[in-house]
Amino acid sequence: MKYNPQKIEKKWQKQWEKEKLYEAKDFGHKNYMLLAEFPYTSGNLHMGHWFTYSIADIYGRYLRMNGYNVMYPIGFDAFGLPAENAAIKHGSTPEKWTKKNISNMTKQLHSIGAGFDWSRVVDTSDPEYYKWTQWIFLKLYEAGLAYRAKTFVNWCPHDKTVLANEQVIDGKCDRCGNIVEQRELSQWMFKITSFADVLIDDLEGLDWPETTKIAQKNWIGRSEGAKIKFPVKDQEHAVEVFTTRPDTIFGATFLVVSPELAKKWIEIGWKASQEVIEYISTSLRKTELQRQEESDKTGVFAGFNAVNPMTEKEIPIWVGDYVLGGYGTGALMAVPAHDQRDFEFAKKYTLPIKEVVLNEGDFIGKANESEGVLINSDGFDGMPSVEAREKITQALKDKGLGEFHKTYRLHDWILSRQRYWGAPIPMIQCSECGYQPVPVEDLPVKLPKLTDFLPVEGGKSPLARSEKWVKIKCPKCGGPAERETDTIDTFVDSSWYFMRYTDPKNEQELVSKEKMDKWLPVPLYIGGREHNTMHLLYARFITKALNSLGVIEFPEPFLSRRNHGVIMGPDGKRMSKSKGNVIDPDTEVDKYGADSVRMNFAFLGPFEQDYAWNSNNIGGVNRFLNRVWNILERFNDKQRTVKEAREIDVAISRAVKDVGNDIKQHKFNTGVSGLMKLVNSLEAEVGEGKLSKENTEKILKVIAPFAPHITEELWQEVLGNSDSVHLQSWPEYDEILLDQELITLVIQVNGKLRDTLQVKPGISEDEVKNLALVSDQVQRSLEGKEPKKFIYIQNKLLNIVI
RNA sequence: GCCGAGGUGGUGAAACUGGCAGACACGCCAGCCUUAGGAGCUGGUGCCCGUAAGGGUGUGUGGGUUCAAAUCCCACCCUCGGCACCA
Repeated sequence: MKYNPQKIEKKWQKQWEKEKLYEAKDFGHKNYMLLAEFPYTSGNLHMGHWFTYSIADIYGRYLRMNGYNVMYPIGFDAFGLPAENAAIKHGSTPEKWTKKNISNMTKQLHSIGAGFDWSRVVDTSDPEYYKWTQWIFLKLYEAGLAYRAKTFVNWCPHDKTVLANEQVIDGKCDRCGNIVEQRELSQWMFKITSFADVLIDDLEGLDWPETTKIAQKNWIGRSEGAKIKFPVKDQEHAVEVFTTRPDTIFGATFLVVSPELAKKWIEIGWKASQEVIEYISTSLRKTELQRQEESDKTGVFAGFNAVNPMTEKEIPIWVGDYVLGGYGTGALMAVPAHDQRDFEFAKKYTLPIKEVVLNEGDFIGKANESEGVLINSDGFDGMPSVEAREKITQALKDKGLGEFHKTYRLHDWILSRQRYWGAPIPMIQCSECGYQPVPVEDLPVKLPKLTDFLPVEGGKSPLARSEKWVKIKCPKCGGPAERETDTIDTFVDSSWYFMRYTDPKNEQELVSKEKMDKWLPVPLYIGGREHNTMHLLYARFITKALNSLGVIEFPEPFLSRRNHGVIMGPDGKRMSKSKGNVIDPDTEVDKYGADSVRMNFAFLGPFEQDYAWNSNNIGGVNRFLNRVWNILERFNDKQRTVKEAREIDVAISRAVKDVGNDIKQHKFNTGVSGLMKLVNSLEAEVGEGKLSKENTEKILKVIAPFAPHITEELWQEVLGNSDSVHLQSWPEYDEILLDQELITLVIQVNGKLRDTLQVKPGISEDEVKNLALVSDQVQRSLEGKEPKKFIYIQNKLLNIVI
């Protein structure tokens, strides 16, 4: 019979599902949730999904064979803007479109032949799921961690919705690529900033890629310094600034406030000049991108002065849009001698520049931003700048005008979306009582079915159009009230889905304590780098928030994290329909079978790296599987000599040991090469038909994690076993046998390879020397000279120095 | 600008704590088989010299440590990624 993957793969996929072979039982022992990011439902499965799910599956199968109770769950990230946009584009509704995708993806997921636990599927757009997303919102609201506030937000004019900072890349919408505008709107937010410190500090204990940790640290962007108050001349109030260089305060010759802060001052009664008002409104009309791209700094004198609390001298206050409204206090003390941006501003508007830190070097025409010794700073002269930071802040603190302060680049997470396809925010607005939470017993707040769900300009959610749905009684006073019409950001849905896998049908709680204790936190999470500062940060925040509220008992969701690479098109560019370089996994499966596709991904190389799709590679592993089939299918257990039996045992032992170690270390590529070596040596040295049944079984077991279908077929149909190969234990290997094998000892002369010797392990130095010195090769290289020195490394090499 | 990761054949890559560089494949070349092959099998394949045996050379560049360096140290070049008018 010929190897026919299409036929045997479908057969076993059905059989496995029928037998519920991969459903995880809630044991209390060696439980292991193997988490791979669930797919987003805007389309079908692509090569990237296949890559992730195949390599994770290899690892999962290996763990199962080593006695772990593995849960390999799968679900669907089904809500959100991209799914809604795709539905609009295809003239469908988000619900129909998503359902259709889920059903097709389910078929595709089965075709991988992965050991998914289909009894635990979650769908974030299912009311039974988003009920708990809404519950989490209410929990955080009760605790003051969810709040509503008016701020400047990122508005995508194309998608007609607010975006979180994490969803803005280079000033553009993460999803559609349009330039994002700034608008001032009232939005619901999560107080992620109150966890900023632990989100940085707890990274230390995690087994995560260093790159991901650093990306998160950079994203949170902690800086330490001081908040300092500069009293306004002849007035009650003061301008507060944040600085990381309080040591340079004696050189602060003016203040600059952001247009955002200046606007707030006007709102509370400041009578600004016409020039200032115009400057502010021009600046605020600019997009974030425009403001960043301007190299030339602009500003305008505010019309009044502040007092430098250290020098007690009057300094002017300016409004300038190089100062960001959303960072620190929205105002800064300008030290033109020691900050390049302030220097440029001072040069342009001829403001005074005063040097206060002395150090060697030429700083003509630019600011000196390095550390040094203080000058022109009264009692602090001669003090190193690092020390002066402490002392000056302390001095200011004593005056009641300063304090040590940390500030963060991270902003609170804006979770309101003015779009249809999401979980409604469970809040009710009453004209008498203000915002009131939906009572928990009324959850879920179901998303109403709308015929017209398209987004509109102006910041109103489509849900506002369903009057029947919007109108409701106030849960507090019973008077007329309205539902909140914005929906929850999809990233909230996906920030807790892994918890739900442990207890997907629980109607009483998010997750029962019993299940949580058995499965969480997640020991290993495999996913894409694009989530470094989005999903992974959000999931950590939600975990920490729920942990602080006593809902869950662990402070970190994912103990180890591995990022997988991206599968590019054959041209080395990201696959996309517009580039016409998309390779469809289904086509490859039809052609070569799932086992070949899986093995191809394992064999590519380290799975953290990106790869261009190369159709030749898959031909290689397909050829390999054909050879496996041909050798093992004709299994007939002929007589073999002692020597042959030993050679077979050595080859198998070596594979069991090496391949096992490779999988354990996630080195799937060398694992495959180990299997290829095994088959090569069996073919070359022994030929077909000389494997015992025991030999054959061991071989199938080590291939099984990589190619589950072909091994199952051979295991059951050819060897006649009645249970699955995937329920077997990982085979034992004979360490002593491996230790007795001849080793290749390297003979060098002056560090250059001249000969090799096949010797028994443990051979003595003298024996090696004698063998080496009679070698023709060695003699020729010695050129008649006397060896000065011998370097001998046991079982490795002899280096003769002349 | 700051921070991080990485540079090994024509290609993907391998090389455990410094110890045979290029395992395992892809591709290519030659041969066998075949009416045919985007099938199969056998052999070869870093580069240079040589029919060969063999010799030289070789892991981004330059230097260093060592009996011995892809691996350790110093300087530099290049590629990719994160942050960036962040005070």
